[in-house]
Amino acid sequence: MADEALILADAPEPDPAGADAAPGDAAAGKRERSKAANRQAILDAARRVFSQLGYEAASVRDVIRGTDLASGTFYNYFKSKEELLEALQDDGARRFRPILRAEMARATTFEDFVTGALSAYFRFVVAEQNDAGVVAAHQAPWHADTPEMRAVFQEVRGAIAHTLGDARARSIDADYFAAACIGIAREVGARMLARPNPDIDGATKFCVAMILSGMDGLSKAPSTP
Amino acid sequence: MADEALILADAPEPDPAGADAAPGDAAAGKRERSKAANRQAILDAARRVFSQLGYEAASVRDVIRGTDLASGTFYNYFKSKEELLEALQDDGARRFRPILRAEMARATTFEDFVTGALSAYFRFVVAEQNDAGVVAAHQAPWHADTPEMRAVFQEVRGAIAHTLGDARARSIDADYFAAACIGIAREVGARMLARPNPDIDGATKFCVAMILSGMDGLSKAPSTP
Amino acid sequence: MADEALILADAPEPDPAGADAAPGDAAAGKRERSKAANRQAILDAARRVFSQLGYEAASVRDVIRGTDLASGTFYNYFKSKEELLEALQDDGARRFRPILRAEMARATTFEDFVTGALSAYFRFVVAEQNDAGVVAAHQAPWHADTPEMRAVFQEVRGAIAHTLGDARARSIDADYFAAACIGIAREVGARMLARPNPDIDGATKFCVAMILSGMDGLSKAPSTP
Amino acid sequence: MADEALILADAPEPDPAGADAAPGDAAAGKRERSKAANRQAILDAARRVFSQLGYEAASVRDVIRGTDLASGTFYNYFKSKEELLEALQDDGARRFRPILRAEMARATTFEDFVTGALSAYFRFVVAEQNDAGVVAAHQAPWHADTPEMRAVFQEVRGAIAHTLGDARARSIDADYFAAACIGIAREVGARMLARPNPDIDGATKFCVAMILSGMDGLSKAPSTP
DNA sequence: AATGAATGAGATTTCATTCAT
DNA sequence: AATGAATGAAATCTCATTCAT
Repeated sequence: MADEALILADAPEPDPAGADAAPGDAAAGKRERSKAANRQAILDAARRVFSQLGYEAASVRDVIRGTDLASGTFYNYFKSKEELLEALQDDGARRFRPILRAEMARATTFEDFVTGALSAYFRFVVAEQNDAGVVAAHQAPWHADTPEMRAVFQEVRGAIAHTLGDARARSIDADYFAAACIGIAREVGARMLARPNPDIDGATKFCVAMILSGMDGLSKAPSTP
Repeated sequence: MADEALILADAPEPDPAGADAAPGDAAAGKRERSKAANRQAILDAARRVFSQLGYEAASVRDVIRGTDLASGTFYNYFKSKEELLEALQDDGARRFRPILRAEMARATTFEDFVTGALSAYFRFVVAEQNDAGVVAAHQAPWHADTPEMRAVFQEVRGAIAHTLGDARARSIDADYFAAACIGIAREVGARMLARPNPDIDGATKFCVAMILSGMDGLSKAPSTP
Repeated sequence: MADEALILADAPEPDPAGADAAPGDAAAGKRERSKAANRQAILDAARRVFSQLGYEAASVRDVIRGTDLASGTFYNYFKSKEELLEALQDDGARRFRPILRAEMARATTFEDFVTGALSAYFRFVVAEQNDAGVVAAHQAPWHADTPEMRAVFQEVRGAIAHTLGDARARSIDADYFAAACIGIAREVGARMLARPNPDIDGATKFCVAMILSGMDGLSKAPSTP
Repeated sequence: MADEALILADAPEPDPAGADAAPGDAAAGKRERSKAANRQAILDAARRVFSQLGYEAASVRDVIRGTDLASGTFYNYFKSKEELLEALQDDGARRFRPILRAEMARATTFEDFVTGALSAYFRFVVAEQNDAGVVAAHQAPWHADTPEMRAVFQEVRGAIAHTLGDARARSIDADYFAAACIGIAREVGARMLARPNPDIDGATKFCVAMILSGMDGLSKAPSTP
């Protein structure tokens, strides 16, 4: 698989917040840093709260209570709860994208890429779940269907669709194939989380085998010949 | 695949609606029937409303407005919107289960079964017009883990586990494989619905190819070699 | 104190329900008995429920749940929740009135009457409290201010006002004096209930002494000479 | 009665309203003041509304409609109507306590104290226009057992207990006697308010006569001879 | 009479957002 | 920018009462 095929064409990270700037920045940067830090604090709290209560059930006050800010301050950073949702999705995608991109850059074959991407995804899923801490009792304990996770799915889907430029896959319905990969990863990921010791490697190998041979099968029996 | 192999041995269908009316009691039967009908009317309205507005955006009022019932009546049937969602998901799973069983009874090979089951599933999904229970992972905040949902999973898993008795499939993790099949069906089904003219046959063929060759690939590359 | 002074002038008890008719009544009386029994069952349940939750907080369904009747049946016996309240007050007064009347008939002096009436009242209060069973956590444990209790107060107030025909008490403001007696009985009764072993005799003696000597003092220093 | 005897030794008044504003912080003080004012506005409205409609009939909306605040604002101050009632009763007791203390400080004899306290109480009650907290046992479903209510009781009881150190009163049950005094004041106060022209002096004289001669009577006829 | 589901007005309560400080 | 109380529209939910069976 050619490198260029795996490198997404879109713009380089603007790294909008510079969230983890080293301490001791110039004084001029302090206000900036504090603004960015507040924004990031809200996003972090939202990640926690939304995965515990769900986007709808969580209130802006629940989110802001997870920071040391006052409720009104929220609106200095986000125009609305909905904008927070979008920003959170962006943030999730933004945090996952470099990981995914590194995998793409590193990978030399499609198998290599799929393996790296799935592994990264499962690691992300496990981390998110741990990040979420205690899960609300009424939620299936394994269902990490947060806004952020959905954004990650979109990212993966984009990468897969992109890589289907691959010769042997030309006849495959990219939309369905990406969906199928997503479906496999999502459900297997959920089962993995349900197990006592989430086995990222095992889940990854399973999905890789299924996806690759599935792709082979599809390219031999094209849906629209 | 032998017929008897696909018929799971567990309990007979619990007659889905109001089975407990006393025989020969016309008046009581009517009251019962009307209760079941009202419940179903709410479920139907919820299905419609949730797929139009999404679960989160829809209010309980939106749902009952979709029936000819009064607002308070909702609470004779469901304690909350959340309980309604679970019932809806359960309802979808419950109504799909007999269809799945019929496919299992009919099918003579695994390919036959997979094809029939997927085709039936996609037809069901189209008929239900994007039923929140069976499909839309991205519409509901979580997948309810209701008895009926589990039953469907177990049914699928059972059929697969039986097949995995085949020589070529001994090394496959049945749990993951069932999850993967469900994931593929779920996500490809959702994509299919998103298209102007849902192409049940195309989606079925795609999934069958992916699942069968995926299974082949898995049996050759065992997860724990 | 002359007997006739102590006998209230109003109509004889119509005994409207005949609640405790002996079993084995004529068949013709059965429907009647059952009607009366249902009514009484509702009143009994209301007594319990109202003293636990308070009149406002208690719903008609709470009351009816305390019987073996259906909710709609309530309205065969009472036009409204408010009518139930009135009936309950009547019932309380009706049950207390014979007791009070017996005291009045028995008593030969005012002291004798006051003693008997207070003793009867405190016994009634203790019984009511026991009848109420577990008291709602948010209520002061000793405050038996049920609709029924208020009716009993009215009864007592009437009797006291009536007996102030007594010679030495002519110059006393009967309204205030009845109120004062009520206040003493009410508050001392509440304190008594708060004690580990409600001492009816002690409370009675205390109140009698206070009321009688209070009356003496009042008759010597009349408020409107 | 010696001055020092009537001044209870316990803790100084907890400054009733918003005492915690930082000194010299005008802006913060204003916000605080406004919060306290709003709380008081709700209490005042509640006092009015509850005495007009009765506690049970009045809704939270009736109360806030009596202020210039918005409906939701109520819940910044009170969790429920019940909590409002308690606060109201507490508020009444809290505002009456200093008045009672002043009487105790001023009075030189027990008669003097009783007269002053009752007169002050009746004046307070008239000014409050039938305050649900201090008076109307029959308006509220129960007597809240708030700290301030208990404090008033203890204050009265303390003054009485001291007096009962007197030779003539050694055998009196101070608890019952305090309760009796409070009961007399409460009920006579309610009757007084019910009259066209509340006659504070008359009510005071009546209660003083009753309490003083009642005490005499009690000391002669000890409760446990 | 008895039943218990349906009704719908209205009560309670939440919460995204605004705004004065 | 930060604060946090106020806002009020809108949601949830209760419940006295009715009514078809």
